Parts: sequence; C-alpha cells; structure tokens
Amino acid sequence: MKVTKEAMAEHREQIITAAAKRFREGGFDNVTVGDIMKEVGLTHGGFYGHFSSKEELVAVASLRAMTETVARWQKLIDEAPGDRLKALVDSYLSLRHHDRPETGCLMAALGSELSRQPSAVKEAVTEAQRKILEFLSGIAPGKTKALRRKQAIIAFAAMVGGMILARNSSEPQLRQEILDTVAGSVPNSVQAIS
Amino acid sequence: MKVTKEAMAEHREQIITAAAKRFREGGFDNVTVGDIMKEVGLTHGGFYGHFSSKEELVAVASLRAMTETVARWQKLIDEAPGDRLKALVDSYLSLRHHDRPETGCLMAALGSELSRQPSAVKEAVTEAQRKILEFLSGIAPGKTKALRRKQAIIAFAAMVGGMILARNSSEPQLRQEILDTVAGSVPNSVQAIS
DNA sequence: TCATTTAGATGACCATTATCATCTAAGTAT
DNA sequence: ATACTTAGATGATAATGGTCATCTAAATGA
Repeated sequence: MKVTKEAMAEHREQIITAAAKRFREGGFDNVTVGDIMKEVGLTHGGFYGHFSSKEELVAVASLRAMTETVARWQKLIDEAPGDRLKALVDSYLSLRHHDRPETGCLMAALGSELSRQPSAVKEAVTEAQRKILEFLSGIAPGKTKALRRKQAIIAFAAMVGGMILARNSSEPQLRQEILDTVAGSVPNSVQAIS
Repeated sequence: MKVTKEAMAEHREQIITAAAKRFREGGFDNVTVGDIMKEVGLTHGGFYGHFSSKEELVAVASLRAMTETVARWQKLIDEAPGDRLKALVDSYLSLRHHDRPETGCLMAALGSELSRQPSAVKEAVTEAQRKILEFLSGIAPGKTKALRRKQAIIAFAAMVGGMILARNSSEPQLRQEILDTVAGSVPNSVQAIS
C-alpha cells in the first residue's frame, strides 16, 4: 500500500502529533510505538520507515510539544490586555491545564522523565527551554534586560513546580490552594526583585 | 534458607531503602524488582514475601523518600543560623542536589511520573506533601499563619520547578543560572506578598 | 502503459519483566 | 531434639514491546 509523498509527510506529522499527546498523557515508557501508530490509523511496522527508533521519536515529539506550547502562549498574550505575564501564568496554573497534560506544558507533564533521556533528547529540550525563557523574558515586566531574564526564570520555575505539585495532590482543595497561591505570587515575586 | 525474624524485617527495610534510591535515580518503570532485590543481595522471587506487588513497593518507597527528605531538612535547619528557609532553599537548589537525584527530593526526581500512579500511591504522596508544606510553614517567615502557609507553597513550587528545569539543561551555564536565580528569588518573593 | 520504486502491512523474533508455584533449609516452639 | 513453619532460591510462565525481514500494492517516471 504505497501512498503519496504528501500523504507520507502527513503521516509523519500525524505520528509526531499523536506521540506528543500520548507521551504527555501517559509517559514515554507507557506509550508504545504500536499505540501511536494505531492512533494514526497505521500499523506498528510502518513506524520504522519514518523514524530510526522510538528514541528518535521521543526527541522529535518533545520538541514538537514545546514548540506547540510557545505558539499557544503567543496567541494567548496577543489577545491579553494588560499584564501579559500575569495572563499567561493564570492560564498556565488553571484547572484546565491541570486536567489536560496531553495538550499542556511538556516540562510539567514529563519533566522528571526528560532528565533521564539520552543526551540527544536532552540537548533538543535544552534548546527549546532556552527559547521559552527568551519568550518569557520578552513579556516580563522590568527595567533592564537582566531583570526581565530573572523574572522569566523565576516565573517558569514556579509555573512548572506549581503544576507538578498540584497534579500530585489528590485532594481538590489542596490542589486548588496550590494553583491559586502560586499563580497569585508570581507577578508579585517578580516585581519584588527589582 | 529461612532467616531470623529480625533479619527479615531488616531485609524489608533494605528493599524499601534500595527502591527509594533506585526509583529516584532511574524512574519507576526502568527499575525492575530484580534490580532492587539484587542490590539487597536477594533474588527476585523472594520479593513477593515482602510485598504483594511492585505497585505496593512504589507507594511505600515513595513515602519513605519523602520522609527521609523531611528528616534531612530538619537536621539542616537545626544547624542553620539565621534565615532557616533561605538555608534550606540554598541547599535544595545546589549543584550537589542536582547531581544526586537518588538521595534527593522525590518530587523533583519523579514528580511527573507520580501523577500517573494509581490512586493508592497518589494518596500516600498527597499526605506526605501535606506534611512537607506544614514543615515549610513552620520555618517560613511571616506575621500570620496564613501568610507563612502561602510562603511555604510558593517556596516548594519554586524549589521543585527550579530543580526540574536545571536537570533538563544540558548546558552547565544555563543550569547554574537557573539554580542561582531561583534560589536568589525565593526568600525575596516570599517577603513580597506580605 | 510498463517498469521501478517504496510506504505500509504482516508476522515473527528476541529480550525484558512481573508474578507465582514449588522446593529447601534454617529458625522456632514444644 | 523433633516437628512445624516459613524466608528465600529456583525456575517457569505469560505478557509486553521494540525492532526488523519480507511482502504487496500503489504511485511515479519514462
């Protein structure tokens, strides 16, 4: 069953997209090549025509997830009036994001697993992380560039940590307390170090 | 080869301790029952005399790791002069902790995997998390109880997020920048929301 | 239109692992 | 000491999952 060149390219895209979702949802180890291919509507064997190994897909899909996220953030702040960083933080630390790791931030969904991946994966992620910090620096308030950079780092750390803590709280009340408290603190904390 | 009652209890402890280490080092999925038993000096089959399943060990070992951490923190602040929260944060966001996930904070080492564990595990972790927040509330500066509680949550989120971001930066420079920036911010951010 | 190329399907292989039944030798209670 | 109990060793089992060789049918180029 050969397929158009375009169809093949599309399949590749679909595999990456599906992987980026499923990995964030279930973790790299618990999602199989077969799972992903089935979701795309193909069979497991065809996978190795697109990627040389699952590890390669992990790298590509991780990058994809982070790119998606920045794109979503960009759209969000374009529409946000007033404090753009605050709008972003509130959206990040929302129940909606909490409930949907599969379309959310890669770091919050897979942060601890990522750090154990082979260096090829880690390097790709490092690059993407750099881009995220640059993006956040761009919307952070602050007089100097160095200050905005600091604010970006602090905000991102609080966002990722806050979401991970919230996702590990089975009590809805505690979960909400964490989300609200961290969200409420970020803009303040950021202004405090001026 | 039967063994003394005390020896058996000790074996159980050793299994939990080894598991708590290996899991933090390699992730729940990548460490096998056999790996852990081998580290203790026993064979894989004996495992099921101590635990009903690997899942049970995951829960017990997670709890153990968090308990260990709080104990270490207690010891640290007992010896720390001055700002206790700052001392703790600096120690947490150190290169030493960065390099040794296996003896460090469970949330930083396994945070994203934990949230996917069955509810029995998650509930145990939630309880431990509560204890950690109470502990941090106890050493946070602030006039009112509510304020100290907020500071505790914010600090913990920044610590966990900061360490995860650092562990995902393959560039030593970026890594150090993240650790330093987040560490430097926490006490400030905490005072800012008063 | 025909020959060539190749994306994907099929099926198998092999390694890994959680789990368990069975066995044995060493503690423990009488 | 003797009989009973049981922790741990051994080995098996069944499921899972990454990878690849092979096949086939459709697309492409001449």
